[in-house]
Amino acid sequence: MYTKDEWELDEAYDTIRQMKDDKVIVPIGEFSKMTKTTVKTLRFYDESQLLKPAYVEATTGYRYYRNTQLIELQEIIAYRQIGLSIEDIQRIMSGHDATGILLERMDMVESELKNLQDQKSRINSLLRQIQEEFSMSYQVIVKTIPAYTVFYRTGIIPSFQEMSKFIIEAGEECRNANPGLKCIEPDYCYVTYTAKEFRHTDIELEYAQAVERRGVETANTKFKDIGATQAVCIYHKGPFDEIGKAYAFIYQWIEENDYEPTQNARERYIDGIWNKDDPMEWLTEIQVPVRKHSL
Amino acid sequence: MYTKDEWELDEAYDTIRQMKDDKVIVPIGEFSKMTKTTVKTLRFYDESQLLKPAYVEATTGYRYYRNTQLIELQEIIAYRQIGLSIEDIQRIMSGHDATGILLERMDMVESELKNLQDQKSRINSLLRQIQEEFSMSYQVIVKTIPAYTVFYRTGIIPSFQEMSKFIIEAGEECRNANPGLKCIEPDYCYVTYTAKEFRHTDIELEYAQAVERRGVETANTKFKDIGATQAVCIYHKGPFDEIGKAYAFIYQWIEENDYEPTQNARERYIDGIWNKDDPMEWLTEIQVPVRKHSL
DNA sequence: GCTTGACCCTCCTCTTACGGGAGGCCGTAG
DNA sequence: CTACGGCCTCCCGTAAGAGGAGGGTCAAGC
Repeated sequence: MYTKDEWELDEAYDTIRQMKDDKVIVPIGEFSKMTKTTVKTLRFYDESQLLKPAYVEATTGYRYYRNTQLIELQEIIAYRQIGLSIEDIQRIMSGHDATGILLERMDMVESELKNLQDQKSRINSLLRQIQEEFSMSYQVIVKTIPAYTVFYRTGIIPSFQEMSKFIIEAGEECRNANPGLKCIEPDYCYVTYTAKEFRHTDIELEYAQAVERRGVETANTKFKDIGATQAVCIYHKGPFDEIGKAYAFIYQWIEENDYEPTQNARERYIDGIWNKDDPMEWLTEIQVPVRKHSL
Repeated sequence: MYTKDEWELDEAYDTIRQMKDDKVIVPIGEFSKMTKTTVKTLRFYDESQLLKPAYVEATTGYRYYRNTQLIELQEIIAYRQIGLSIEDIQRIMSGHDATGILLERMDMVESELKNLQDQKSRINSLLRQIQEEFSMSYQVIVKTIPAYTVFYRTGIIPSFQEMSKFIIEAGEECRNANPGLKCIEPDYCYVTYTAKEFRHTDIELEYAQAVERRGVETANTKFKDIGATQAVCIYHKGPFDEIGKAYAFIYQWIEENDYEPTQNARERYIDGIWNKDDPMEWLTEIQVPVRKHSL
């Protein structure tokens, strides 16, 4: 008889394994050692209908595997090592064409690779930021901004003080022409500066607010559709005239992390003079529509 | 009063939000839209003690958030986007130094990158294999082979036919010198060809079998320790004289996938003349110890 | 005051590919 | 007689939420 772990090399080749059904089969533990697979995994593959033992003893439930199943298991492990799911492997093993599944997996791998490379450069940015005692004053995220229909007003204002007037007038004008027109996502409204260069006087800007649908245009307010886009976003907390720092920061970040601005930056005013007295409490979001460099 | 989704821009800045505790707060849905985060996620962060709403109404359980919490949430999202776990983010948010955690994450990213690049080249190998109608006769996996103590015998045999004699003699010799010495992992024994080139006659080989501990050496059998190693493994099914195909395949695969052999290949005989009559049924595993090119 | 519909709540289950452990059966060795 | 090793099944846990059931709440329209 076969005595486990016992030295019986001389008989090794004829009695080393029990014979059942005239085939050589081994219990689960030994099979697991032969392939460096855990017993848990083998039981899981059994349960998943992926690799059934060649023989299961009815009374004890013991699983026994045949040598030829090593090849099957090898195939399964090979597919697992390239990241295929159990379900995909099942499909392949039951005759489904592997090419499509492999190509699909390839796409996934490529996108995960891009994602990780993105993470890598972002971590580096953060680490630099900490070292430079920037004290992590800005946290950058990338959001997808959905497509909207907006009404907008463009114009030139003499100074930043005139901005709220500019915005409120636009709202009134559009509302008068379109009674009952509803905004969607109450707070998706923003301002962009359309001039080539930054100025403190005679500021050329566009104010836009997302609405439910197009309506009647007026002298100053028009409608347009803006497409969905990825945008790099940060919050700036503090007085408005320090916002230049935030812009400097975000454009540097964009360059460091292989993005590329595709449109003008948008400013969204969360807290400001209208609800907070202390300028240190003012809160502004800057969104820069971007696309990732394809490399 | 604040009428949701309704057009009230003229009053927007003083009554657009309910006031509680003299601060501007918004319910969860609106907060989620402002940051393009799902409500589910916000509730999960609440439960995880990561971002508690500024105010929870006791009677209804409704969550309300303050504008300033946008910054906190932004920070959380930024960390999530670089792949930090909730637990790590908690640590950072409660004052723990971020540098160590970021460096740790960087290591993970690097190793995941390597892993994915490995998968990528393996998928390419498989796809080529399918196209060339190789019909996927070989599946390659990479295993870690643990360290073992082995007894071994080296020698030269006139032909492959003599191999089993060579092996059995070695076993007997060693057993006689070391009665009671136990094998570990019953089947970890292998043969390598130590000659520089492949030959059909006068084959220079080494036979090794893993044992529990060292013992008394004899004229032909010695002991040594072999270290743990990664090995690229395939199974060859069929007669022994076709095994050259398998070698050709595995060494090509190793090169394609940026690995590098570090030792001689090992052959393990699973099924052979001793238990199967039909040579088509013979089964041999080839293991090539390798290391991954560091690039 | 009633209804409607949007919004919010909690609680439960599901996801992947196993790993850990409890509790128990069986056969053998000392 | 017990101890041990190997095997079994069943149950729970993982990360970060997603999906849904069932039910309360809020503001607007009538």
